[in-house]
Amino acid sequence: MTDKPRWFQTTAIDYPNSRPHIGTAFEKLGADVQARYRRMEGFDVYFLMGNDENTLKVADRAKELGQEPQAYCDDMARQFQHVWRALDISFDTFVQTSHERHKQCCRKFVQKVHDNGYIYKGSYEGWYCPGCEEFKSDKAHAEHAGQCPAHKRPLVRRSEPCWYFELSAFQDRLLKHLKETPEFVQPESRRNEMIGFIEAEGLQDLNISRHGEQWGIKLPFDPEFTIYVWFDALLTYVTGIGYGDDEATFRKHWPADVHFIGKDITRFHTHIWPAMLWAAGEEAPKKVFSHGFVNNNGEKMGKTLGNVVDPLEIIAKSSTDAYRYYFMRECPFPSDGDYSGQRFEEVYNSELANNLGNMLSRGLTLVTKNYESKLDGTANETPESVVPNLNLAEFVATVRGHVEACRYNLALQAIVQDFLTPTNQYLETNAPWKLVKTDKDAAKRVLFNAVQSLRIASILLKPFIPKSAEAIYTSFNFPKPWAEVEYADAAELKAQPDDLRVTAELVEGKVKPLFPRIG
RNA sequence: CGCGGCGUGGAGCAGCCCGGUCAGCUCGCCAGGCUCAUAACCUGGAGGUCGUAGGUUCAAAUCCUACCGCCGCAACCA
Repeated sequence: MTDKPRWFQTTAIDYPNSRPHIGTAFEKLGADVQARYRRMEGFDVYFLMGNDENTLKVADRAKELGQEPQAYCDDMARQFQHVWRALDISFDTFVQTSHERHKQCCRKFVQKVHDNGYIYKGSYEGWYCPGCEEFKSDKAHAEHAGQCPAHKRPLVRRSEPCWYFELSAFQDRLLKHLKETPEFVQPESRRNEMIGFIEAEGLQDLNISRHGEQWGIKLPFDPEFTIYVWFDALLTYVTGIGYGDDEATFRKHWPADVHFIGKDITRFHTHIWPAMLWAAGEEAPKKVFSHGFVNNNGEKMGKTLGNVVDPLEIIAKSSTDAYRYYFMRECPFPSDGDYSGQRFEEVYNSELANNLGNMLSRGLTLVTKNYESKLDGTANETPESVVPNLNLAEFVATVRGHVEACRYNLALQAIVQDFLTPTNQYLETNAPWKLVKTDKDAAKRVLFNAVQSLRIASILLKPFIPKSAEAIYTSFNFPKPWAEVEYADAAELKAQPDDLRVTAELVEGKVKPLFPRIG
């Protein structure tokens, strides 16, 4: 077990101000496909998710609902995890930043950075609204003629003590790292953006303290202050694997292989986060993958626009795998995508129902009706390829490359267009339903070959639609246990020791559609 | 001159980095075939001056320049 390569990945942790929507779910899904793929490929995967609870908004929201902040957070954490489980997100741990363990580890980290000399006391000066009891940005001051937009009262210039993280000290090292480590920020366009930002504006020291808050984590060296929520949120990635209280586990997993995040928080993860780690004497993560956003019918989605879509609604009308397939197939993970109910139906019906699902029905029915579910004499026979001009090993390598680069839409496109559709053509050309009347052995051979396509497709689709892929694979007596299949198994056509037979359960002799058409 | 993305047949997209084999894919539409299958599948067809104008080149959707149009971010709605 110890010789397995390890794979530690995270998603961004969410503010639990409101329930998850299809945008937040998009990230978890993309991350989950990667985690499932890595597990198949023999990695010792650890997949961390969590909620970011030490923000004032959370405390405010709890107060609105008349709840204790902690009770509110715990309840939201339950709800989030409920949605993630409904989507078959295979996370290994779920961190809540309001929990004591995180707080303790967090304090140790901050103390370490302080001990290393990268945190200093200074003062923050800005425009302050006595009504809001908070600082407003210079921009807000300029745009509202020096008044608070909420209270319509003049903002006052105010200065107060605070603690700074010396981000500027890492500017040169960071720029060098960004330039010399192309894989550190993906996709490429984001990396260029991050390099450009430093070159144009440089890095300013960061105020990491907040004064006079009750909710949040206190600075260990100055309990008057709480830690700025971003500083504490990023630490989830290390406190969740034992930083500060379980050295062995931490050393096993860190540095992270990849952080999956939204494009809007790329700077936090590629400027501030590596600097924080270096300041504490730790390594930077190996990769930060910045994914795109999901629109709703071409429009930006947001709470204030009132057009957020709940993943559970979509699942209720279709299925978990249909949901997973749509977003991974239709929305390019590195860039933006779009959700619409109509498009969802189109993709589902044409690719899952008519193509993949229907192919399974055809295969099962033909074998069941004509050969009583068993293809005698096929044991130890090597199947032939049903797709002309396709080098199977190369094809699988291509799909693998797409999955590893998180180009999930292209991986699925290749599976459908270059593999499933040609398999349908093969069936049409060889018409085993006709052939069986004149040459039963020849027809058997055709079916034996065609069924292999289902085996291969199910393996390649396992990270994307785990339940359905399993249902396809286990419809036949393929020798290798489902839990052990890997992509390499899809790359070759092999003989099996027993005659091929149907093991799927039939209802009154009929095949139950895997993906019933919708709409 | 803030930053970034995009503009390809009716709709949605791929291709552009590494110019030619590119005008491709899905949906929709029309005609035909088949009937094993979830009214599914297969074949053929109509439909595009690849935003506009220049330039480089033997050759440009693909490289360069300018312009037009749309959209994000810049304001803690992932």
